Amino acid sequence: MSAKTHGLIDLLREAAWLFGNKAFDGSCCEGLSFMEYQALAEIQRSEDCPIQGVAKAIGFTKSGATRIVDRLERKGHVRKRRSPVDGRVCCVALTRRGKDATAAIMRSYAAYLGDVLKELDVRSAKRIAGSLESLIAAARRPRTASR
Amino acid sequence: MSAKTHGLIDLLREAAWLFGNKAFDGSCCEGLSFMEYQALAEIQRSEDCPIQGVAKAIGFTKSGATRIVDRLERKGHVRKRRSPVDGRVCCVALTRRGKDATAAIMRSYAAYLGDVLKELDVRSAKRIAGSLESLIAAARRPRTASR
DNA sequence: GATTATTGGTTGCCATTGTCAACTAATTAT
DNA sequence: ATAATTAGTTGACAATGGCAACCAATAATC
Repeated sequence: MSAKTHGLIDLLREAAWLFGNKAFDGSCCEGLSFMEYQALAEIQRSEDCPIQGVAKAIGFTKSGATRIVDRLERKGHVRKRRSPVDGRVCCVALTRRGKDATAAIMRSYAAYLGDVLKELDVRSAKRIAGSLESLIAAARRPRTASR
Repeated sequence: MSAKTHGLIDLLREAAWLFGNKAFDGSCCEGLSFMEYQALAEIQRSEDCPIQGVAKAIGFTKSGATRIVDRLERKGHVRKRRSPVDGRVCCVALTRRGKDATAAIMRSYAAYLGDVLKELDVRSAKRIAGSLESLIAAARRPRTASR
Protein backbone atom coordinates (compact mmCIF):
# COMPACT_ATOMS: atom_id res chain seq x y z
CA MET A 1 0.00 0.00 0.00
CA SER A 2 1.43 3.33 -1.01
CA ALA A 3 2.02 6.19 1.35
CA LYS A 4 -0.47 8.17 -0.67
CA THR A 5 -3.23 5.70 0.05
CA HIS A 6 -2.22 5.48 3.67
CA GLY A 7 -2.46 9.22 4.15
CA LEU A 8 -5.77 9.44 2.42
CA ILE A 9 -7.20 6.75 4.61
CA ASP A 10 -6.20 8.58 7.74
CA LEU A 11 -7.75 11.75 6.43
CA LEU A 12 -10.96 9.95 5.66
CA ARG A 13 -11.09 8.44 9.08
CA GLU A 14 -10.51 11.77 10.70
CA ALA A 15 -13.13 13.42 8.55
CA ALA A 16 -15.57 10.64 9.32
CA TRP A 17 -15.20 11.38 12.97
CA LEU A 18 -15.31 15.15 12.77
CA PHE A 19 -18.32 15.26 10.50
CA GLY A 20 -20.10 12.29 11.99
CA ASN A 21 -21.00 11.54 15.57
CA LYS A 22 -18.62 14.19 16.81
CA ALA A 23 -20.41 16.94 14.94
CA PHE A 24 -23.70 16.03 16.53
CA ASP A 25 -23.15 16.46 20.19
CA GLY A 26 -23.56 19.53 22.26
CA SER A 27 -26.34 21.96 21.78
CA CYS A 28 -26.18 22.28 18.04
CA CYS A 29 -28.52 19.75 16.67
CA GLU A 30 -31.95 20.11 18.14
CA GLY A 31 -31.09 17.35 20.54
CA LEU A 32 -30.64 14.83 17.76
CA SER A 33 -27.83 12.35 17.49
CA PHE A 34 -26.01 11.71 14.25
CA MET A 35 -27.94 8.56 13.53
CA GLU A 36 -31.22 10.21 14.39
CA TYR A 37 -30.43 12.86 11.86
CA GLN A 38 -29.48 10.21 9.31
CA ALA A 39 -32.86 8.63 9.83
CA LEU A 40 -34.57 11.99 9.55
CA ALA A 41 -32.75 12.69 6.31
CA GLU A 42 -33.88 9.38 4.85
CA ILE A 43 -37.45 10.02 5.91
CA GLN A 44 -37.31 13.39 4.26
CA ARG A 45 -35.84 11.92 1.10
CA SER A 46 -38.48 9.25 0.66
CA GLU A 47 -41.87 10.59 1.62
CA ASP A 48 -44.05 8.05 3.42
CA CYS A 49 -41.10 5.93 4.36
CA PRO A 50 -41.70 2.46 5.81
CA ILE A 51 -39.79 1.43 8.90
CA GLN A 52 -37.68 -1.01 6.97
CA GLY A 53 -36.77 1.75 4.58
CA VAL A 54 -35.26 3.59 7.48
CA ALA A 55 -33.57 0.41 8.67
CA LYS A 56 -32.00 -0.22 5.31
CA ALA A 57 -30.87 3.35 4.83
CA ILE A 58 -29.10 3.63 8.14
CA GLY A 59 -27.95 0.04 8.45
CA PHE A 60 -30.02 -0.96 11.45
CA THR A 61 -32.13 -4.02 12.07
CA LYS A 62 -35.82 -3.41 11.83
CA SER A 63 -36.17 -3.40 15.57
CA GLY A 64 -33.47 -0.77 15.80
CA ALA A 65 -35.35 1.23 13.21
CA THR A 66 -38.57 0.91 15.19
CA ARG A 67 -36.76 2.30 18.18
CA ILE A 68 -35.17 5.25 16.42
CA VAL A 69 -38.42 6.18 14.71
CA ASP A 70 -40.25 5.95 18.01
CA ARG A 71 -37.72 8.29 19.51
CA LEU A 72 -38.14 10.75 16.67
CA GLU A 73 -41.88 10.54 17.04
CA ARG A 74 -41.73 11.16 20.76
CA LYS A 75 -39.61 14.21 20.07
CA GLY A 76 -42.20 15.37 17.58
CA HIS A 77 -40.08 15.31 14.46
CA VAL A 78 -41.95 12.56 12.72
CA ARG A 79 -45.41 11.08 12.47
CA LYS A 80 -46.17 7.43 11.90
CA ARG A 81 -49.34 6.18 10.25
CA ARG A 82 -50.60 2.84 9.11
CA SER A 83 -50.59 2.58 5.34
CA PRO A 84 -54.09 2.61 3.88
CA VAL A 85 -53.14 0.12 1.19
CA ASP A 86 -51.28 -2.38 3.35
CA GLY A 87 -52.15 -2.47 7.00
CA ARG A 88 -48.79 -3.89 7.97
CA VAL A 89 -46.57 -1.12 6.80
CA CYS A 90 -46.01 2.22 8.45
CA CYS A 91 -45.83 5.48 6.61
CA VAL A 92 -43.34 7.66 8.39
CA ALA A 93 -43.12 11.31 7.44
CA LEU A 94 -41.64 14.52 8.76
CA THR A 95 -43.79 16.87 10.75
CA ARG A 96 -43.53 20.62 10.45
CA ARG A 97 -41.26 20.54 13.44
CA GLY A 98 -39.12 17.87 11.82
CA LYS A 99 -38.71 19.95 8.71
CA ASP A 100 -37.72 22.97 10.72
CA ALA A 101 -35.24 20.90 12.66
CA THR A 102 -33.51 19.52 9.62
CA ALA A 103 -33.25 22.97 8.13
CA ALA A 104 -31.80 24.32 11.36
CA ILE A 105 -29.33 21.49 11.59
CA MET A 106 -28.27 22.03 8.02
CA ARG A 107 -27.52 25.66 8.83
CA SER A 108 -25.68 24.71 11.96
CA TYR A 109 -23.69 22.07 10.15
CA ALA A 110 -22.72 24.60 7.53
CA ALA A 111 -21.63 27.01 10.22
CA TYR A 112 -19.55 24.23 11.71
CA LEU A 113 -17.64 23.88 8.50
CA GLY A 114 -17.15 27.54 8.88
CA ASP A 115 -15.17 29.67 6.58
CA VAL A 116 -14.07 26.96 4.22
CA LEU A 117 -17.42 26.33 2.67
CA LYS A 118 -18.21 30.00 2.60
CA GLU A 119 -15.03 30.80 0.78
CA LEU A 120 -15.22 27.94 -1.66
CA ASP A 121 -15.66 29.02 -5.20
CA VAL A 122 -17.95 26.94 -7.30
CA ARG A 123 -15.14 25.06 -9.01
CA SER A 124 -13.52 23.96 -5.77
CA ALA A 125 -16.84 22.86 -4.39
CA LYS A 126 -17.46 20.82 -7.51
CA ARG A 127 -14.03 19.30 -7.23
CA ILE A 128 -14.55 18.23 -3.63
CA ALA A 129 -18.04 17.02 -4.31
CA GLY A 130 -16.72 14.97 -7.19
CA SER A 131 -14.08 13.38 -5.02
CA LEU A 132 -16.54 12.52 -2.32
CA GLU A 133 -18.97 11.14 -4.82
CA SER A 134 -16.49 8.69 -6.22
CA LEU A 135 -15.38 7.65 -2.78
CA ILE A 136 -18.94 7.12 -1.66
CA ALA A 137 -19.73 5.22 -4.81
CA ALA A 138 -16.75 2.99 -4.16
CA ALA A 139 -17.84 2.35 -0.63
CA ARG A 140 -21.41 1.64 -1.69
CA ARG A 141 -20.52 -0.67 -4.52
CA PRO A 142 -21.19 -4.25 -3.45
CA ARG A 143 -17.98 -6.08 -2.88
CA THR A 144 -17.38 -9.75 -3.31
CA ALA A 145 -14.71 -11.02 -0.95
CA SER A 146 -12.95 -9.74 2.16
CA ARG A 147 -14.36 -7.61 4.90
CA MET B 1 -27.31 28.80 1.94
CA SER B 2 -26.49 27.90 -1.62
CA ALA B 3 -27.45 24.65 -3.25
CA LYS B 4 -23.76 23.95 -3.67
CA THR B 5 -23.18 24.09 0.07
CA HIS B 6 -26.24 22.04 0.72
CA GLY B 7 -25.12 19.24 -1.56
CA LEU B 8 -21.65 19.22 -0.14
CA ILE B 9 -22.97 18.91 3.38
CA ASP B 10 -25.06 15.92 2.46
CA LEU B 11 -22.06 14.30 0.84
CA LEU B 12 -19.95 14.90 3.90
CA ARG B 13 -22.57 13.43 6.16
CA GLU B 14 -22.87 10.38 3.99
CA ALA B 15 -19.13 9.96 3.82
CA ALA B 16 -18.88 10.38 7.58
CA TRP B 17 -21.23 7.50 8.01
CA LEU B 18 -19.73 5.21 5.39
CA PHE B 19 -16.16 5.70 6.52
CA GLY B 20 -16.90 5.97 10.23
CA ASN B 21 -18.81 3.63 12.48
CA LYS B 22 -20.33 1.89 9.51
CA ALA B 23 -16.99 0.84 8.15
CA PHE B 24 -16.04 -0.81 11.41
CA ASP B 25 -18.62 -3.45 11.94
CA GLY B 26 -18.64 -6.97 10.72
CA SER B 27 -15.61 -9.13 10.65
CA CYS B 28 -13.22 -6.67 9.12
CA CYS B 29 -11.58 -4.89 11.91
CA GLU B 30 -10.02 -7.30 14.32
CA GLY B 31 -13.06 -6.91 16.49
CA LEU B 32 -12.41 -3.24 17.06
CA SER B 33 -15.01 -0.52 16.92
CA PHE B 34 -14.41 2.75 15.15
CA MET B 35 -13.66 4.61 18.34
CA GLU B 36 -11.37 1.86 19.56
CA TYR B 37 -9.43 2.19 16.37
CA GLN B 38 -9.34 5.96 16.75
CA ALA B 39 -7.82 5.47 20.16
CA LEU B 40 -5.35 2.95 18.80
CA ALA B 41 -4.32 5.37 16.08
CA GLU B 42 -3.69 8.11 18.62
CA ILE B 43 -1.67 5.77 20.79
CA GLN B 44 0.39 4.81 17.80
CA ARG B 45 0.91 8.43 16.83
CA SER B 46 2.17 9.52 20.23
CA GLU B 47 4.36 6.86 21.75
CA ASP B 48 3.89 6.51 25.52
CA CYS B 49 0.55 8.20 25.44
CA PRO B 50 -1.11 9.20 28.71
CA ILE B 51 -4.76 8.36 29.27
CA GLN B 52 -5.79 11.96 28.99
CA GLY B 53 -3.98 12.18 25.70
CA VAL B 54 -6.29 9.50 24.41
CA ALA B 55 -9.25 11.27 25.96
CA LYS B 56 -8.42 14.54 24.30
CA ALA B 57 -7.72 12.98 20.93
CA ILE B 58 -10.98 11.12 20.71
CA GLY B 59 -13.16 13.57 22.59
CA PHE B 60 -13.94 11.42 25.61
CA THR B 61 -13.86 12.23 29.29
CA LYS B 62 -10.96 10.75 31.14
CA SER B 63 -13.12 8.02 32.57
CA GLY B 64 -14.27 7.11 29.10
CA ALA B 65 -10.65 7.00 28.03
CA THR B 66 -9.77 4.73 30.94
CA ARG B 67 -12.49 2.41 29.81
CA ILE B 68 -11.51 2.26 26.17
CA VAL B 69 -7.84 1.77 27.02
CA ASP B 70 -8.77 -1.00 29.44
CA ARG B 71 -10.72 -2.66 26.69
CA LEU B 72 -7.82 -2.41 24.30
CA GLU B 73 -5.50 -3.79 26.94
CA ARG B 74 -7.79 -6.70 27.64
CA LYS B 75 -7.83 -7.46 23.94
CA GLY B 76 -4.06 -7.36 23.95
CA HIS B 77 -3.55 -4.44 21.62
CA VAL B 78 -2.04 -2.11 24.15
CA ARG B 79 0.06 -2.16 27.27
CA LYS B 80 -0.26 0.30 30.12
CA ARG B 81 2.59 1.17 32.46
CA ARG B 82 3.14 3.67 35.20
CA SER B 83 5.46 6.47 34.11
CA PRO B 84 8.84 6.29 35.81
CA VAL B 85 9.06 10.07 36.05
CA ASP B 86 5.56 10.79 37.33
CA GLY B 87 3.83 8.00 39.18
CA ARG B 88 0.40 9.36 38.36
CA VAL B 89 0.50 9.15 34.61
CA CYS B 90 0.16 6.07 32.49
CA CYS B 91 2.26 5.32 29.49
CA VAL B 92 0.10 3.55 27.00
CA ALA B 93 1.74 1.96 23.99
CA LEU B 94 0.92 -0.50 21.24
CA THR B 95 1.90 -4.10 21.64
CA ARG B 96 3.14 -6.18 18.74
CA ARG B 97 -0.40 -7.44 18.36
CA GLY B 98 -1.72 -3.90 18.34
CA LYS B 99 0.66 -2.92 15.59
CA ASP B 100 -0.32 -5.91 13.52
CA ALA B 101 -3.97 -5.12 14.04
CA THR B 102 -3.67 -1.52 12.90
CA ALA B 103 -1.78 -2.62 9.83
CA ALA B 104 -4.41 -5.21 9.05
CA ILE B 105 -7.20 -2.74 9.53
CA MET B 106 -5.49 -0.25 7.30
CA ARG B 107 -5.31 -2.86 4.58
CA SER B 108 -8.92 -3.82 5.08
CA TYR B 109 -10.01 -0.21 5.08
CA ALA B 110 -8.18 0.34 1.84
CA ALA B 111 -9.83 -2.70 0.34
CA TYR B 112 -13.15 -1.29 1.46
CA LEU B 113 -12.55 1.81 -0.60
CA GLY B 114 -11.93 -0.61 -3.33
CA ASP B 115 -11.05 0.29 -6.82
CA VAL B 116 -11.17 4.01 -6.42
CA LEU B 117 -8.10 4.35 -4.29
CA LYS B 118 -6.27 1.81 -6.35
CA GLU B 119 -6.99 3.65 -9.52
CA LEU B 120 -6.25 7.08 -8.21
CA ASP B 121 -3.32 8.73 -9.83
CA VAL B 122 -1.12 10.78 -7.61
CA ARG B 123 -2.63 14.07 -8.69
CA SER B 124 -6.19 13.04 -7.89
CA ALA B 125 -5.15 11.68 -4.54
CA LYS B 126 -3.41 14.95 -3.75
CA ARG B 127 -6.48 16.86 -4.79
CA ILE B 128 -8.78 14.88 -2.55
CA ALA B 129 -6.33 14.95 0.31
CA GLY B 130 -6.06 18.71 -0.06
CA SER B 131 -9.81 19.11 0.07
CA LEU B 132 -10.14 16.95 3.12
CA GLU B 133 -7.31 18.73 4.84
CA SER B 134 -8.94 22.10 4.50
CA LEU B 135 -12.26 20.74 5.63
CA ILE B 136 -10.68 19.11 8.64
CA ALA B 137 -8.75 22.24 9.45
CA ALA B 138 -11.98 24.21 9.29
CA ALA B 139 -13.69 21.78 11.59
CA ARG B 140 -10.79 21.75 14.02
CA ARG B 141 -10.38 25.50 14.16
CA PRO B 142 -11.82 26.80 17.41
CA ARG B 143 -15.01 28.64 16.77
CA THR B 144 -16.40 31.51 18.77
CA ALA B 145 -20.17 31.56 18.75
CA SER B 146 -22.98 29.22 17.77
CA ARG B 147 -23.13 25.45 18.09
C1' DG C 1 9.51 19.40 56.43
C1' DA C 2 4.47 19.10 57.04
C1' DT C 3 0.14 20.34 55.25
C1' DT C 4 -2.78 21.58 51.51
C1' DA C 5 -4.01 21.85 46.68
C1' DT C 6 -3.77 19.93 42.31
C1' DT C 7 -3.52 16.43 38.92
C1' DG C 8 -3.86 11.67 36.63
C1' DG C 9 -6.38 7.83 36.83
C1' DT C 10 -10.13 4.50 38.43
C1' DT C 11 -14.68 3.00 39.79
C1' DG C 12 -19.82 2.69 41.02
C1' DC C 13 -23.89 3.93 39.22
C1' DC C 14 -26.51 5.26 35.57
C1' DA C 15 -28.84 6.47 30.90
C1' DT C 16 -28.65 5.61 26.14
C1' DT C 17 -28.45 2.81 22.38
C1' DG C 18 -29.07 -1.02 19.37
C1' DT C 19 -29.34 -6.31 18.81
C1' DC C 20 -31.64 -10.84 19.10
C1' DA C 21 -35.44 -13.64 19.29
C1' DA C 22 -40.06 -14.22 20.17
C1' DC C 23 -44.28 -12.20 19.36
C1' DT C 24 -48.76 -9.95 16.97
C1' DA C 25 -51.29 -8.59 13.13
C1' DA C 26 -52.01 -8.10 8.31
C1' DT C 27 -51.44 -10.00 3.75
C1' DT C 28 -50.51 -13.47 0.27
C1' DA C 29 -50.13 -18.26 -1.36
C1' DT C 30 -51.96 -22.90 -1.50
C1' DA D 1 -59.97 -22.03 4.85
C1' DT D 2 -55.48 -22.67 6.19
C1' DA D 3 -50.65 -22.06 5.96
C1' DA D 4 -46.80 -19.15 4.98
C1' DT D 5 -44.90 -14.75 4.64
C1' DT D 6 -44.15 -10.01 5.79
C1' DA D 7 -44.11 -5.47 8.67
C1' DG D 8 -43.61 -3.96 12.87
C1' DT D 9 -43.19 -4.26 18.10
C1' DT D 10 -41.39 -5.70 22.48
C1' DG D 11 -38.68 -7.88 26.42
C1' DA D 12 -34.30 -9.06 27.82
C1' DC D 13 -29.82 -8.08 27.23
C1' DA D 14 -24.91 -6.32 26.24
C1' DA D 15 -22.03 -2.54 25.10
C1' DT D 16 -20.80 1.99 25.71
C1' DG D 17 -19.60 6.34 27.72
C1' DG D 18 -20.79 10.20 31.14
C1' DC D 19 -20.91 12.01 36.04
C1' DA D 20 -19.24 12.35 40.43
C1' DA D 21 -16.87 10.52 44.10
C1' DC D 22 -12.79 8.56 45.00
C1' DC D 23 -7.45 7.23 45.56
C1' DA D 24 -2.69 8.09 45.00
C1' DA D 25 1.09 10.81 43.58
C1' DT D 26 3.11 15.19 42.78
C1' DA D 27 3.39 20.26 43.41
C1' DA D 28 2.63 24.41 46.10
C1' DT D 29 2.45 26.87 50.43
C1' DC D 30 3.50 27.81 54.92
